[in-house]
Order: sequence, then C-alpha cells, then structure tokens
Amino acid sequence: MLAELRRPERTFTIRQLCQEFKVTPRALRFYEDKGLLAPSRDGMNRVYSYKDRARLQLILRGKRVGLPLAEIREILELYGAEDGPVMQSAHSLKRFRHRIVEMEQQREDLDQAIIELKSACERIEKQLAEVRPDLLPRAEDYDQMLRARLDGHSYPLSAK
Amino acid sequence: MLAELRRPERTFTIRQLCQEFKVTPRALRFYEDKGLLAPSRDGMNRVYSYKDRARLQLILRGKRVGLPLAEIREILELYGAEDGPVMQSAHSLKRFRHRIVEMEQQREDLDQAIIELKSACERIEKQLAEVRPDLLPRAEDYDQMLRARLDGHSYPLSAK
DNA sequence: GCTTGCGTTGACGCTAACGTAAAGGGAATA
DNA sequence: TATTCCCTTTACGTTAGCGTCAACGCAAGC
Repeated sequence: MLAELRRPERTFTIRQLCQEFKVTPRALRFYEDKGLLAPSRDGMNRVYSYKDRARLQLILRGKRVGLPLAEIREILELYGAEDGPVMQSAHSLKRFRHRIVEMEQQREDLDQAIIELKSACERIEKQLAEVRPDLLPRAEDYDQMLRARLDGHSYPLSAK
Repeated sequence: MLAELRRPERTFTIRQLCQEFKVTPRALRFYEDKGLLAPSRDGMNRVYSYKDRARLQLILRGKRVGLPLAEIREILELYGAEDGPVMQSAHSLKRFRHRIVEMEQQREDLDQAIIELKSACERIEKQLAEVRPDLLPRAEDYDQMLRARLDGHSYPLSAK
C-alpha cells in the first residue's frame, strides 16, 4: 500500500534522495567518505534509512548557512551522542558555543545585507522606471521564486 | 592633530586596513585583482581612501554571509552606479531579486541551526554537569566572546 | 545474448580564495 | 654603509567540495 512510503521503515535508494534534495550521487558518496553519512548496504548498493534522510537534511541546512562539512560532521556526532562519548563532546563544547556567537553575528550581517541589497534594487528600479519602463521585471518572475520556496528545499547559494 | 585621523580625507596603508579588519595584504591585493577594490597609488604603494575602506567593509560582510567575490563585485557596481550604466544593472536586477529570496531563506535556516545547536549544547552540558562538573566551561570564556563581538568585526567562519 | 539502466569504486580535474615563497625597490635607522 | 622594514610583483601551492570520466557488476526486458 502507498502508506508504506510514509512509514519510518521506508528506505531510499541513492537516486531517490538525490532527486528529492537536488543533489548528485557523487555528493552523497562524498559525504559518506567524509563520515557524515553511513547508509547500510544491500549487497553493493547503498540503502538509506529515514534517519539517514534526516541526517542529510541537517547536512544540507548546515551547508546553506556556510558551515564546512568537517564541522557539520562534529555537530552530527553531537546529536548522535546519546550517552556514550560525552567526554569527547565536552571537548568540542567551547568551540560550538563560539560558533553560536558567530552565527548570531552572521544573522545580523545577513539582515543588513538584505536591507541594503533591497534598497539598492529599488533605487535601480526607480531609475529604470523613468528611463526604460519596458525593461522592468514582470510579476511572473516573483511568482516563480515563491513557488520555488514552497517546494521546500532551497537552491544552493552558488546556483547559476 | 589627532582629529585628522577621523576626517574623511584620511588615507590608509595596506597594513593599517589589514590590522583593522584582520585580513592579510594578500587578500586585499586579491580583491583588487578581482576588481572589487581600486586604491590609488603613491608611487608603487597602494593608498586606500575612506571610500575604499567602506567598500572593504561591504566586501567582508558579503563574505560573512556567504556571497562569492564575483557577486560582491556586481553588488558594489550596483552601488557605484550613480546614474551611468543603469542599463547594465537592469540586466542583473532579476538575479539580485532572486538572491534576496535566497538570503531570506538562508536567514530561516540560520535561525533554525542556532536553535538546534544551542539545545544540543545545553543537553551535553547537563549530562556533563552530572558526570564531570569539573569540565564545564568557565564564564570567562563567554566574556571573551562578547568582547570579541564588541570589537566590531567578527572573525571569519573558517577561523580556527 | 545484448542492450539499457541503476548501481559501484577509483582516479583525475576543476574553481574559489587565498597562502607562501622568491626576488626586488625605496626609506629610515644603526 | 649595512640592516631593517614595509612595500611591490610574479608565480606556484593548497584546501574544500564536489564534477567528470572510466571501467565494471547486476537485473530486467527484448
């Protein structure tokens, strides 16, 4: 039955995850190489569980906020440390606290950058409206952006 | 008189800007190579004006929010386009609008990442308080972070 | 039996953003 | 005069994060 597809027992092929999150198989294998993912196997083939999928979501969000993969790995270990190697996580704790402060600073930078880029765009649009109104962007373009956001997973920063 | 140092006629050597913003001369020359800066010269030596300094601030903030240098250059051109090549900026306008949407998404990601990293840290600290209270971080560490923030310019994401 | 499709493991390539020497030019200081 | 700085340019090296083959395995369909 189709409901199976929603049940947490469900597994994913590499291709399925790639399509869902718009990444390449190469990227997933790379993350595995670097210790961020560890899917089980069916023979040679990778089998991704729901937990693997959740980890991948965290990885991609980490990337979107600018974290290097090495640090994302540590954070994932922090999550995964149910009760075992608390000592080792303790060692990283100070660094994580530091990172939090950095991220809060980054958020302020981001707000400021958004404000300024917006106002710069509006300035140009006004100038453009006076000189060449025909070149002004159509509302349809913004529709497309909004639809893209509702798809959930945003595009990477370096997207063309 | 010392007040000269605050006046907008003031100029800077490469070393002065580097110390102020914690970057290397190599980086400034690199930005110049890529067309993000264009200081004047005294003989062979670079002379940075207040406007150059302001551009550098924008560059560094752009970097902190994850923009590639090439795009920062375009944004700087957008700012600098007082009335001249509005046509050319018009061409980039759609891309900038798109970028703004991305940055707003990035902001949400950032908020979420901060929340989760905080709670993960607190979880570990609680476990640690039960088992090894001696390993808990000292308040002095947080003082240091706060002082660093009050210095103004935050450290790069990839700082050790 | 042969192609088609999805999977695998190397291995080499590539871009961005600098780091790091090498080699040298002025100016001030000892 | 020699050393010491600070500056310059040129050029090669480095790291992260994958992209892009190449060569192969296996299963299904014609």
